[in-house]
Amino acid sequence: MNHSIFSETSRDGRARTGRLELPRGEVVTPVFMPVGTAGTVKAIELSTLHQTGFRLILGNTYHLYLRPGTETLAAFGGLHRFAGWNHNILTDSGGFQVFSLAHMRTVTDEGVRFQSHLDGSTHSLTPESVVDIQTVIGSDIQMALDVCTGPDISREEAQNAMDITHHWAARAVQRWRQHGDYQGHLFPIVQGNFFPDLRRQSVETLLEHQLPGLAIGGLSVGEPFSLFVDTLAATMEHVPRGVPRYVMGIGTPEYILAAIEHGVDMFDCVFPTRAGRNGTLLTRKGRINIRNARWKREESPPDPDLDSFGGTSYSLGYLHHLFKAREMLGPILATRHNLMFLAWLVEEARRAIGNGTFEAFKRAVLEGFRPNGDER
RNA sequence: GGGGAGUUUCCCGAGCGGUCAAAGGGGGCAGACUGUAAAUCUGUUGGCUACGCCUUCGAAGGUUCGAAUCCUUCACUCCCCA
Repeated sequence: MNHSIFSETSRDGRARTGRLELPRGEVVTPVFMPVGTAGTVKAIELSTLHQTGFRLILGNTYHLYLRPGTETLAAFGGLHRFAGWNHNILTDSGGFQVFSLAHMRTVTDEGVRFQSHLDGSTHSLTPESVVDIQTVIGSDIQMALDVCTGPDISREEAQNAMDITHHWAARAVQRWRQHGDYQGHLFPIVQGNFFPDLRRQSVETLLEHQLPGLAIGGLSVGEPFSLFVDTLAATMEHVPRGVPRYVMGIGTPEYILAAIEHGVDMFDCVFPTRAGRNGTLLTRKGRINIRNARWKREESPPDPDLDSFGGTSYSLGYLHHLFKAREMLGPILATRHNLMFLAWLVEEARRAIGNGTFEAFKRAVLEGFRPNGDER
């Protein structure tokens, strides 16, 4: 694939806006993608996501392979029809599960052997089978199987994980090219842990495949924020402008803004949805824990300038009550609000980049947004 | 009228001489959450001049080196028989 799916539309420092041409429609970048691991973005209907402007969401190969399984997905003609979503889907390869379910798998050069977290049964995933599964899913963007690593490992371990990731990427590319009718794109995943030279080597190696985009993995896995930023910067400087860049697994405002600042185009995270389900709301004035007694009689909505709920202005006091009463509407509304907040954040970031005022915008947002301060 | 069971820290409820400021659950208060094994998990929940002291297991009195735990009386609650 030689024509680029990405076109840059404006630039402000290293930050940029752009357009991504995908099989099921164009997406403007930077873009935040909600995570829908098991074929659903938890606690929100896809129709609501669509209404609120989302056109690209995630699914997960490992989870969908275990349940409902490829036969069911094939019978439905893929995940889009199965779930009722006509827009783009990006699927993660299962590489993150190689990392997060480390105690129930073994990695070999051939692939990875898993014990299902559902019933303990043993399964194998290889770079090739993961491409095949994502092709059945019908992913608009699929990811190559990788080996994600966390902080505080040795250089040898990092090197080894990266080498396997590279080998697997090459095999994934080969298999992907064999799926003639399939329109989805394949992104390989940069690894290299927190070693700048490995990161560079990983970028350069993966770029040789001339794939439509590049994902940056192995970040936001427990490292300090400054190490995240430094490693991201050390990775991004080797990525050419024509290539769309996707940083996997970031989703708090400070991480998102740092990523955009360094020229990242796409990012996803479970944070806004999971935090929402667990009672944390993102607002322009900071994170708030809606279960806290202080909100009991608060009549204002989570963010007065943001229409989180499609015209209804639910008060903090009501949301507080829903969470205290463990009513399911609480997590539903909080999920919706947090996703709306991030949609607002990246939309404003795009606008600021277009105006050449990204730096000021970022400062203003972070000023009000104190991650753990509840400064309201 | 007769017989029996009971009263525990915000609630329910264990405890039956010391290791009990008192299990467990609920509720309360707070924290975490970053390519989702998460509508989950964690901490805390009598007071204080705080590595020790004070108050607390219906009330009062007693036995004992020592009582939520044993005895006496009282108050209240519930059950069964009349």
